[in-house]
Amino acid sequence: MTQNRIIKICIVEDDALILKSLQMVLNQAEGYAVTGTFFSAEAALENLKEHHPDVLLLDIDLPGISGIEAIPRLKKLQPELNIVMLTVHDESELVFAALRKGAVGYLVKGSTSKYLLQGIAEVIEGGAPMSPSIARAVIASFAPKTETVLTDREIEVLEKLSNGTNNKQIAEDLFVSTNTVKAHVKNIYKKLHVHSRAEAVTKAIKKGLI
Amino acid sequence: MTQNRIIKICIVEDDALILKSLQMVLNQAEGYAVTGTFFSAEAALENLKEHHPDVLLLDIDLPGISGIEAIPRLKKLQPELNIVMLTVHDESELVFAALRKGAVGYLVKGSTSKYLLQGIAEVIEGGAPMSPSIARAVIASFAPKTETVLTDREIEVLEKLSNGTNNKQIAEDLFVSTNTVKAHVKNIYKKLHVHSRAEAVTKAIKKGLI
DNA sequence: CATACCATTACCCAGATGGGTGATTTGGAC
DNA sequence: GTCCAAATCACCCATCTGGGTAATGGTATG
Repeated sequence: MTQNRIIKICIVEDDALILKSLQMVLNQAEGYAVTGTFFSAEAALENLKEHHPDVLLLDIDLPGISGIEAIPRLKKLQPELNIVMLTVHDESELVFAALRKGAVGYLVKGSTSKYLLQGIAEVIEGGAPMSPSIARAVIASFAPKTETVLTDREIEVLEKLSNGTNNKQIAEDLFVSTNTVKAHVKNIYKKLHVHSRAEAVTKAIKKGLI
Repeated sequence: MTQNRIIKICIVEDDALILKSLQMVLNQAEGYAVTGTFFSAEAALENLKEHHPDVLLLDIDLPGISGIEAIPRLKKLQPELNIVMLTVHDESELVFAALRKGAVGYLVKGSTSKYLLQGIAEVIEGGAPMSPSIARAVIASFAPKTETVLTDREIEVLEKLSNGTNNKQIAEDLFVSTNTVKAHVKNIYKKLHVHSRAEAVTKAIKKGLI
């Protein structure tokens, strides 16, 4: 992320027109290069590794796998990737969800190219382009933030817990024995430093784990 | 609500002309019978029990007790009653208020008889006749915010639940018996339509109750 | 004044939960 | 090749939970 290097950008956007205009704006600007474009999250997931961009612009409302759903998967492929959401309106709900999943900011489609470039620059510098109201909400919710120490399977169990599902049913859902579920639950408790399902759920939601 | 039974319908409408026309349309249709008509909510409230209709068509703008005000009272007399509002224009404000009070849908006065019968049929089948714009407003309002139905005490208990506190400890904290805590917890479950602490906590957080 | 709702308490009981200890297999990390 | 974490499964047991039913006093609303 040095200043003297061309910043590689990939774009995931199902609207060809918007995609094209973004691409043009970014390619004309100095220091940026759009090295890949995709029409779906699925396509991006398949080809991300080949491009290895510095920044990924990701439409929040994609057909198939949504932008929000795609975030964790993309991060898994390239953990340090800066994901910037593309949204029509800054509907706090969706944008917020995206940020919780690991996006670093968002840009509003159709805003000026100056604004877009400024946003990208902000990301490169380690910033997070977003509106003040979103920023406030984020700060509030991220204050007691901690690294996710839970495994994928544990997250899966945690989500079941949050739905009030009991061990027996979770076991059936995951095709394992209730003993296994109990083991997972115990491990979740240890990792989150809690002693009950309700407490685990609260902590998980507050930390954005689920 | 079987198919082979005559659907009993009552109508509450202060305009005699409209009332008459509705009555005629419904009586001519197969499977429906208008078994009672009233010119006011007061009259309907007094006589509802005698008629015990399957569906009640209720004018939204009645003199005296308005249609909207009448809904909860009518539901109290016959809880499973399907109340369908009658309105001139589908002004979202009023219709929306009616739906929130427990009406299952609405019909626009003066529309074709085909439309009316279709709406009634929809109700019988468990549907909710309404225009797309109203439907959208309903969905929108039910997604993020919901009426807080919980009492202060219940919220207090709910917060304890979210911390993973068990009944015994909650009882000590609130200076009441564990039986009382159990009673509160059960009431919370009923009101939130959940069956466990974890599920209650999830719902409470998502609804912003705690 | 009647009715409704709230907060409170009580009892019963099947089933679920939380905690402890231990074991096996598999796949990556070193 | 060894070590470890993750996922899987087992058994025990005290305690807690969820659900049902019932009752009482207080307060607000009508």
